[in-house]
Amino acid sequence: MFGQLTDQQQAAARYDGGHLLIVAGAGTGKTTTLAARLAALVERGIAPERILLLTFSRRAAAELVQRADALAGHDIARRTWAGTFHAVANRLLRRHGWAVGLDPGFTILDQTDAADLLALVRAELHAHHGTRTTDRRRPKKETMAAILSRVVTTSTPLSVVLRESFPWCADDHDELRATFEAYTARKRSAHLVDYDDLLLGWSALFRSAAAATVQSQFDHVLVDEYQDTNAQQADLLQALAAGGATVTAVGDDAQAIYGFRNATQRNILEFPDRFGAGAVVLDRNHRSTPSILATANAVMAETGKRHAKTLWSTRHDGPRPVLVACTDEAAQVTAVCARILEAHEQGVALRDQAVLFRTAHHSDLLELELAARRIPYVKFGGLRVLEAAHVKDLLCVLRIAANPRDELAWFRVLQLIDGVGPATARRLAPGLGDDSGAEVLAGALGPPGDEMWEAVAGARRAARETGPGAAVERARAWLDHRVEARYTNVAARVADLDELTAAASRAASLEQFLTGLVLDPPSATGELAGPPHLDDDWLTLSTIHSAKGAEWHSVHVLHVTDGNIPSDLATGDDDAIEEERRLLYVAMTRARDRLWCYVPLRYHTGLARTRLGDRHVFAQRSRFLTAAVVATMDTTGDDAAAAATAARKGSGRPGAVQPEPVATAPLAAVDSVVASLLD
DNA sequence: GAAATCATACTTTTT
DNA sequence: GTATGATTTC
Repeated sequence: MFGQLTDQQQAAARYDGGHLLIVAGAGTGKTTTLAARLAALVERGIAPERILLLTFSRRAAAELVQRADALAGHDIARRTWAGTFHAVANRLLRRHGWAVGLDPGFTILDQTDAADLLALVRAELHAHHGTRTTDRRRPKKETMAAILSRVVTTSTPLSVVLRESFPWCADDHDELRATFEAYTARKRSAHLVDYDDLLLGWSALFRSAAAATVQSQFDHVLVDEYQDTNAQQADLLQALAAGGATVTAVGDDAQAIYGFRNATQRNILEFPDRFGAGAVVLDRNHRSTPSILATANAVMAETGKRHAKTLWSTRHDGPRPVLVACTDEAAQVTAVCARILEAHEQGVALRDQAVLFRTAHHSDLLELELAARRIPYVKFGGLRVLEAAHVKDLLCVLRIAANPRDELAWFRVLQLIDGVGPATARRLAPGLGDDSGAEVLAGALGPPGDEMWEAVAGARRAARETGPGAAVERARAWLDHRVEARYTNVAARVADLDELTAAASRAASLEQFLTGLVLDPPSATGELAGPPHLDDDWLTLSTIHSAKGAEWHSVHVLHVTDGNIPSDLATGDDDAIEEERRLLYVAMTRARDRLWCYVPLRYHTGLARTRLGDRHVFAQRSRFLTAAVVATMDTTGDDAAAAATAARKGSGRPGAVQPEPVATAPLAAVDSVVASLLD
């Protein structure tokens, strides 16, 4: 079983001395090692049911258990508990929710749902107290959601969070506290659970009647991507360890890129002390050529606190990474396409090439060009299908069918009726949770209310009697013409709804369909529709975040300029800047043989389709591409850009041209813990 | 008083 | 292409 593994990897896979931290640098065979360890545990006689594997995505979990299954059999893939922290919490709470006072039929709120509900309860507070809402600007609902999430996931009092992270909202302290309290109460009464609640609920299980079952359920817990977990998740692991589980954490502090989600590197830095764990370091990189590693290492060389390790390659050397200067984005697109086609002709399949970027819209122009040239591609990250208005409309009808007490869904769906706005919807929504809702609706709204009640009640029946596909059909019989009347671009929207309908028909139940969408949303274009042409060859476009864990023969990184990497929205403090540096490191270490970094010297701001799109901005090379880094690369570019780059040489900081500024407990007990943080 | 309509601004990364 | 705010309409 271990024949393929290096000594380092074997040591990690076979380790039997208690808790273990595996510090696995990029490309050091982390997945192979983790799969081997899982297989080794089973061979040693641990029942797969007593192993919990926590990963960053459902895809990663599936790949790991399948590889372990191939090594050791015993039906590992089916029997092991595997999934994200949130998915496992969901599974446990569906089973044991009653033990913490949670109806297992709860509905999960995604981030935008949570923000919407916060806005709703804040509006109610104002309506109730008659306060004016126009006297000054208030925190946006997304900001409120971010503040509350920070309070909860870091166990930090509201006042401290405001002072340290949201100082411009300090004046809103009292209103925020009241809003958060109302929000929590509302979630509970409507059987709603947000992402943080899933983890809070799981930890509450440890202090409930189900504690004995839940806490000692596992002999081993394996955690992947540990550098991207938050304090709450570390606490959960500690509780599992207290229940007798041995914890193996795998991660790389150099690849921590989810600080914005309150992940903390302290988890991985402090793991050995906190768990009394042994440590194994994997620093032999089997993925990238020495030249590529030299550049990536140079990027990381100037950073501070971390687990000391410098990756070294086991491979023969290849071409040095190339820094490509381009006059503008159009030139960047041309250059990328040319190189991709050239590599393709030399035998590198499109599937083995990727284009990576900081933000989803960085690939807009490239996508147009790829379409024009008929180069097939799949794009990962930045996808908002679930946030489109018409999709939310349908999902909210279905949510009511699954959980009639889901007030937020009622609030949205009610406003689809002509003549019903926020005020009426807010007034009616709380009274529609049980069978008396039929009269309430008919009384207030007449025949349109009747129709609506019939639609959701019919969908509920259809879900129970026939299945989720039938429920969607019933919902759409009521919804479709409303969507057509309300929105532009009807054909595309109806096509989205058709994809959802097809996906629902494949689901086991309505509840599982909705839960799956929230916990594991489609991550690539067209993923909802299923994998249509598996034998086809296609290029991968991806945000760097979504490229975590993947690798390709050739990697192209777009927009390696200041303002983009690092993003000018993330330059708040040193920690944020360092996270951007690691992001570039992650992008570079995805490459096996060829790496190109593009620096368009001029780019457009705003969306191409707005008037603002004509404004262009001069960029400078990313601050992470220091002289020491560039010294490890070859440089090239189109003539004008190369000349501009040459002119900058020796002028100190890259970009002597002055840039224009870039434009612009039982759950109740847990709730009381949260409440105590709302100081 | 509430809803519809028009005008304006903003748009990181994701469980 | 969506969210918010001000203005007009019911």
